[in-house]
Amino acid sequence: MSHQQHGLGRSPINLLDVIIPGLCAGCSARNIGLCDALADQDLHFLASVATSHTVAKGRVFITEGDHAQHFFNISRGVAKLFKDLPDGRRQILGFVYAGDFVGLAADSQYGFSAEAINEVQLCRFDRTEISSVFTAFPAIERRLLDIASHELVLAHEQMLLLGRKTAIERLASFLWNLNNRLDVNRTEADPLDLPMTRAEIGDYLGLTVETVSRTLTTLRQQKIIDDSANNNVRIINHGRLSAMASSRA
Amino acid sequence: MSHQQHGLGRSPINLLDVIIPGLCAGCSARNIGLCDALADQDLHFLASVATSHTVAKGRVFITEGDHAQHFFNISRGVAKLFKDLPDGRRQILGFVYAGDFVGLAADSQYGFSAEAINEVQLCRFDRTEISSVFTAFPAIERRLLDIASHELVLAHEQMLLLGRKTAIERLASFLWNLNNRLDVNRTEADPLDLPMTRAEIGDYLGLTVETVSRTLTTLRQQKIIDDSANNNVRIINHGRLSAMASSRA
DNA sequence: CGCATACTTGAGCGAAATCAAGGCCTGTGG
DNA sequence: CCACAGGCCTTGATTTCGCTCAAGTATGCG
Repeated sequence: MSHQQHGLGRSPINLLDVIIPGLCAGCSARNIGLCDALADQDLHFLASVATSHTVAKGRVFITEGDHAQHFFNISRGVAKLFKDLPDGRRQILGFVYAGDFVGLAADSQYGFSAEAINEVQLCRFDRTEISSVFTAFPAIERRLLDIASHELVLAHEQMLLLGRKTAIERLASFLWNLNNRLDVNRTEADPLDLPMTRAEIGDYLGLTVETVSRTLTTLRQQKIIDDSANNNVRIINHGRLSAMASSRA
Repeated sequence: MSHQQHGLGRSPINLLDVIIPGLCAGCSARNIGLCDALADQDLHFLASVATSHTVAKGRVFITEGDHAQHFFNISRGVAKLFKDLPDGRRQILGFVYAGDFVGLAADSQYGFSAEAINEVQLCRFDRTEISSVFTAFPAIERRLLDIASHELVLAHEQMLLLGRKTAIERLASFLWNLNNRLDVNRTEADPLDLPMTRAEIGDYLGLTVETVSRTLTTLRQQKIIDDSANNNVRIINHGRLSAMASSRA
C-alpha cells in the first residue's frame, strides 16, 4: 500500500485521476505520478483508507443485496457488473476496466454483483471513511459527481440499446463503443480485445449466446469485422459499423 | 432515474430537500419551509441562481445534443425524458415528478430530451453558477452525489427490465414501482394515476402500444388490476403483481 | 488423450411487432 | 343539441426476429 515513486507527473490536473489509481501498490495501469499539490501527510491519509486486493478469475467480489461497505477502483483486469432474476436470467450492466470505479452507485446495499472476468487487481475503499476524504478534498467529491453523471449518460445509452435496437445494431454499438474507448496501448488499426465470452456479451446486450454468435457471423460475412481470432475483433469497415450502431439521433 | 426524492432514505435534516423546492415562486409542491441553519443572505444567494418557469403540455424543454446550460428541479406536473433514434424509434428513460432533478446527468451536452406530459412548473438553475453554490454549501453537492447514485441504481433496474423481462413482467414492474413511490396524497388503496399515454408507457418499457394495451387487458382479466378508468389503475392483488414484477433476485 | 468449456450452426417455435380495423372519448363548430 | 374530427385505446390477423432446442465443432487444460 505504499505510494511509490511520486513527484513528477504534473498535469492540467485532475486530482482523482492522479491520486486514486496511484494509491496502492499494484495500481500500475493509470499511475501517472502524484500531484504536486498534495503533501506527504495527505497521501498517507488517503492511503490509510485504501487496501489493495487481487481477485481471481471467476471470483465474485460484490454480491447484490450485501451491505455496501466498500467501493473499489480497478487497477488491472476486467470485471462484469450484473443483476440476476430469481430464475437465472441475467443482465450485465457493464464491464469495468483499469481506472474504473465500482460501487459508487449503491444505496446502503449493493444494487448489483461483480465478478472478475480475468485476474483483477483493485483498490478497496471503506465507504464510511470516504466521507472524511471528501471533506478534506472537495475536488474528489466533485470528480465523483462527474463520474456518476457520466455513468448515467452511459446507462441511458444502454437503455436505448436494450429497449429499441435490433440484434445487429446492438453488436455494432457494442463494438463501436469498445473501439472508441481510448486505450493508451491501442491504435485504430489494432484488433479489439474481447476478454468476455459470447454468453457475457449476450447478457450485456439482452440477447442469447446463439444470437450473438450468428450476428457476429453476419458482420463478418458483410466484411464489416474480422473475428477469425476468437477473442479479437478487427474492425474492417469503420463507417458501416458506426452507421449500424446509429447511436446519435 | 426519476424518483430520487421519494426513494432515498430521508435524513433528519436534508438541506437540499428543504431548500431547493422552496427556492422560487411557484414551487409549491414540496415547499415545506426553510432550514433554520440558513441565513437570509444564503437564501438570497441561492435564489439568485434560479428562475421559475411554466412549460405547457407537450412542450419540449430540453433537446438532446444542445449545450447543457441549465439543470432543472420540477415543482409541479410530470415530464418524460427520452432519446430518439434517427428513424423515430424512441426510448423513454424516465418520468419525472415534482421534486425531481433533471439535467444532472449531462456532459457538456444534454444526453436526452425532455417534454412536459401535462403542464409543468420548474426551477431552472444555471450550471455554470451552480459550482459556486457547491462551494458555499458542500452539503448540497453531497446530496447531489447521493441523488445521482440513486438514479444509477434505478437505471440499472430498468436495464434488467429492458434486457431480460417479458412484457407482463415489465408492466407489473412499472405498476409496482409506481405503487411504491410514496406519494403524500395517496394511500395503498387509492388508484394509481397514469398521466402518460399507452404509447409513452410502451416507449418506457421497450414495447409497442398494442402490447401494452393487450398486457393490461391480461392483467385485468386475471383480476390483478382494475383499469376500468383509463388513466387510473387500481391494484387488486398486490401479492401477485409484486411477484410478477420479480424485481429482486 | 479425454474431458470441459466455449463457440457455431441448423430447425422450429413463440412472444411481441406489424398491419389493419373499429370503438371510445373529448372538444369544436354548426 | 348533434355531427364530426382527431387522439387514444383496444382487439384481431399475420409476420418476424430472436429464442429454444439440438447437434456438432473448436479450444484449452489436466
